[in-house]
Amino acid sequence: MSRLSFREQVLRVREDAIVDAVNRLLAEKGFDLMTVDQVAAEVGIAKASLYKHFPSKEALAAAAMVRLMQRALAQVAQQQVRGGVRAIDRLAAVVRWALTLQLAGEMPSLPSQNSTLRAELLASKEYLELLLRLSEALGEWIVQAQADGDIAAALPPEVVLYTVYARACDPVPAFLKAGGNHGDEQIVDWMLAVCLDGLRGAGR
Amino acid sequence: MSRLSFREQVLRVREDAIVDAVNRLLAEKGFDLMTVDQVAAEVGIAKASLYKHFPSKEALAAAAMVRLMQRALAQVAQQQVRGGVRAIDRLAAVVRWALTLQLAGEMPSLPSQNSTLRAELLASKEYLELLLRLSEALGEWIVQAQADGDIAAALPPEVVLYTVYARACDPVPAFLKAGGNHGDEQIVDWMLAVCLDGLRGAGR
DNA sequence: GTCTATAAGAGGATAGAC
DNA sequence: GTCTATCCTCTTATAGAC
Repeated sequence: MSRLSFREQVLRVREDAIVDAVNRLLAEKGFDLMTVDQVAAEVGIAKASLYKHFPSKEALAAAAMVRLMQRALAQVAQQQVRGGVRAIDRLAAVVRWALTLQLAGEMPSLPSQNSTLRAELLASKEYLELLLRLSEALGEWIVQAQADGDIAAALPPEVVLYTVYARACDPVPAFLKAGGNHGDEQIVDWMLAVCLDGLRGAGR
Repeated sequence: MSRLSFREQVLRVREDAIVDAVNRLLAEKGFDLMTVDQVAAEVGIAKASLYKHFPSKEALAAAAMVRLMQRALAQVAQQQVRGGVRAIDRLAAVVRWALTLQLAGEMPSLPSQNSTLRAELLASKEYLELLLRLSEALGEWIVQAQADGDIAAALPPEVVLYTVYARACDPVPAFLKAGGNHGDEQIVDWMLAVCLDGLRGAGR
């Protein structure tokens, strides 16, 4: 491809390793309890070096969220090419992916209350655009699933979308896993069933 | 009642004001972002005075959680004296109360990840006993509702209980409220319906 | 770009007078 | 028990040598 790309390749790999560590720590302890020192230690470089790649702790979190959005969009794309599948099933597949990711300890979770973090995320063009694309894709499925009778038509799509996002960072799977009485597959199946049945609206 | 209780009365009132402030701040910013300085400022006393009442920030949070458990148990008791009501409806009433509390900005939320906080909570005999009593009461209703066919019998009561607890601090209501397109009553109704329909298990 | 060393400041907790 | 003033640790961020 391009000349001189070797340096860039190395840079990319390094930054990918950083985002990996951030992602893991964000999933394990959340934004507030994650320290930049821990990130540096995990990557195996000095903290000052981290700041050559990312200007702030918030930027680190934003990078992790951008990558999460990219992966979610990849899952969406994978479902979009499947033919003859109901919208609700495409939606279910993506939720299942998110639940599995969470049980694997790889779902970064940000506090919705931290204002500086929110500000930085909302200032990130890249993140916002990916989030918008994801929401639009899911929104289409939601509307279609309502037309199919698989999601209660009385629910505003907005409510359904937020609910789906919330299930991706629901604390219940982690609690059940911590209990040790159930396997990951079983937990995912229960969560998915409860989520979808709730949106369908049961027998009313 | 008792002699010399005036001093104790004053103390009680003061500590109640402290727990009030903690409860509000916990609901607004969460444990990590709440500072002891803010609590002191809100109550209108010096920080050092706070520490005469509670030995640590974690103890402040624990006190707020104890009061929350007491109020939840009061709600449960209120439902238990109602005659001729299905278990699912008693459960629904308590969940409705929790959702309303949350939309009013009075539901304290603790990060499940903070280990020092967890340790202090699990060391609190009072909190643990109240939590156990609450869980047992709700557990009975859950089992009864399963027998009534109002909750899917395939779900372990444990899963249902955790799900109910999780809905009490679900981020979706706050998001919908922030959107400004729906009233509190409407939001509560949707959340409750989605929750209960999910647990019932729809048409399968 | 990587390091060591350090600045700068926030926040939990306490000393000691009253 | 309340206050003011302070301590001390942790954490974000940066300076400056290599």
